[in-house]
Formats: sequence, structure tokens, C-alpha cells
Amino acid sequence: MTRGEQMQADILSVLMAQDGVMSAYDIMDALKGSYPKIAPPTVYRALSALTKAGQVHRLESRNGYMACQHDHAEETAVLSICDDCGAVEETASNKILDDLAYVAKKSGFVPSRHVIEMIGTCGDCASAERDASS
Amino acid sequence: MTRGEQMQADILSVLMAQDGVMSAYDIMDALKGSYPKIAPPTVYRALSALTKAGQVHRLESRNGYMACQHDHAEETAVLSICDDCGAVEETASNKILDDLAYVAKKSGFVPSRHVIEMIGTCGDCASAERDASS
DNA sequence: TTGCGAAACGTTATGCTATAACATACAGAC
DNA sequence: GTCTGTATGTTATAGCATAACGTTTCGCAA
Ligand SMILES: [Zn+2]
Ligand SMILES: [Zn+2]
Ligand SMILES: [Zn+2]
Ligand SMILES: [Zn+2]
Repeated sequence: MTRGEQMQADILSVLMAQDGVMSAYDIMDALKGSYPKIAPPTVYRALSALTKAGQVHRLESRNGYMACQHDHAEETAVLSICDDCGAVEETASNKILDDLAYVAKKSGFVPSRHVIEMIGTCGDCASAERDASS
Repeated sequence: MTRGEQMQADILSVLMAQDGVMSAYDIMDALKGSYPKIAPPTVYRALSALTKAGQVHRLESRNGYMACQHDHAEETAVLSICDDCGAVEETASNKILDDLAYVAKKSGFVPSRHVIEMIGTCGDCASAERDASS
């Protein structure tokens, strides 16, 4: 395992130990134990590699990162982000990909990457709210 | 027209005079003529109101803003962002909204906002590239 | 017309996110 | 052991966004 792979594996395990979103600086703090001198560029470089490899997703609406939950082959996932608890659920949807491909084709757009995020309240928090207000 | 509406109208016209994405600081610079003492909070407050009203869209993958091209009733749009020229095309797609609603329903997620962005090369830039390489 | 109060703007300061540019250290090939 | 490419460390800075509080504006009511 090269140095690069080691750093990426460490970051991935930090992310997997967390249910929700982490910022790059959160990750950096979590790595301060094993890498006392770690600095932002190192984290961003590793995140960039992990993201390109599909093992980590960047949440554009949050400037945050999460471990992929799926080993999915397609690059694209639907990310449902809970505003209350921060949990993220990842869903694959070929239907949406097809629809987007159709939209792109109509105007000659050639997509290289998709961002599909839903922001709202997860099922758990939604039912907790219902219970509280009943 | 109240002060707030004036500021929002000015920001909107700055955005509409631009084909592509602008950062909040770009907008602020463009307003320095009419508002010499303008500062970030003012711009962000107005952008927040405009975004809520659906007249401006925030491009999450770019930390940027654009004027809505559609007067669309639905809150949600598909934004196709060209990496080469910065142009953004806005498309409405009820099909995608339905698909997302289905995804959400399956897990009890209650969405309040959607982010749907395609990053890639627009039709114009794509054909320009083809011409150049032929 | 004057005074009040809400809303919006200005000011100051700061925090978070991300990258540029260059130096150093590491690991594997030879 | 040296060479060499790659990754990390270091320093600095750019870019995005908001907190907290003071000041201005302006409609409205007395
Ligand atoms: Zn995934
Ligand atoms: Zn939740
Ligand atoms: Zn729109
Ligand atoms: Zn283009």
C-alpha cells in the first residue's frame, strides 16, 4: 500500500465511522491523531482521489463529504440530506439518469458529472416531529 | 418600491446582464458603482430573498448565482452548467420531479428543496471542440 | 409634522472552504 | 546507495459566507 493509498484508506475509515456529512476540516481534525502535522491540501488531495474513484461523495449543497454507501458502478447517486439530524441516504436511480440524459440530448449538452440532492427531513425525524406534535 | 426591492431589482438586473454564473463577490463588485459602500451581508441578504422567491438560482456546485430563465412555477429546475464557457441552461422536468418524489416516498423522506445540476460541456462548446479536432 | 418602529443597509470582524506554490520526505527501481 | 516520481508538509492566500451590532431609511400613526 502506497502512502497515498494509506491516507485515502484512513480518510475513508474516518468517513465510514460517521453517519452523516463531514467537512474537510472535520476530517482533518479526526486525523490529527495519526497525522499530527496534517494540513488542508493533503486532505483535499485525498478527497479528490476518493471522489474521482466513487468511494466518497461530495455534498455540494453542504460543502461536505461522505463515504459511498453502495459500491455502485454508476457515478451518480441521489443524496437525501436531512436538515435535522444530518443523516444522508444514498439511492441509485437509473430512471433519473435516463431523464437527465434526455434533457441533455435535447440541447446537445454533454454531461460529465451529475449532482442530485434532496434537502429536507428524513423519515425518522419526520415521524419524531409528528409524535412530538400529537 | 422599498429599499429592499430596489436592491433586489438591481442585483437581478446585474445577473440578467450576464449569461453565466456570478459569485456573490462578482455581484458586489458590479454594484460598487451604484452602491459605493456595499458589503457582503447586503448582497447575501438580497440573494437569499431572490432565491427564496425563485427569481435567482444558486448553483451549488459552483457557489454561484444566476437569474432564473423561466418564471417557472415549480421551485425546481435542472441546471446544465458548461465547464468551458460558464453558460448555464435551465430546463424544467416534471418527470425528474416525479422520480425524486418516488425516491423520497420510499424512505419517508420529506424534501423541502432539490438540487439538480449537470456539469459538462454545452452544445456550442462541444461542437466547437469537434470542429477544432477535425 | 413629528416621532416611532420595523426593515434594510453598513460596519467590523471573523469563520469556514479551498487552493497556489514551493520545500521536504518517502518508497520502489536500478 | 542513488535516483526519481509521487505524496505529503509548509506557508500563504484567495474565495465564500455569516455573526453581531450600529445606523439609516421610510411608512405610518398620533
Ligand atoms: Zn455512492
Ligand atoms: Zn433526520
Ligand atoms: Zn428558474
Ligand atoms: Zn459552453
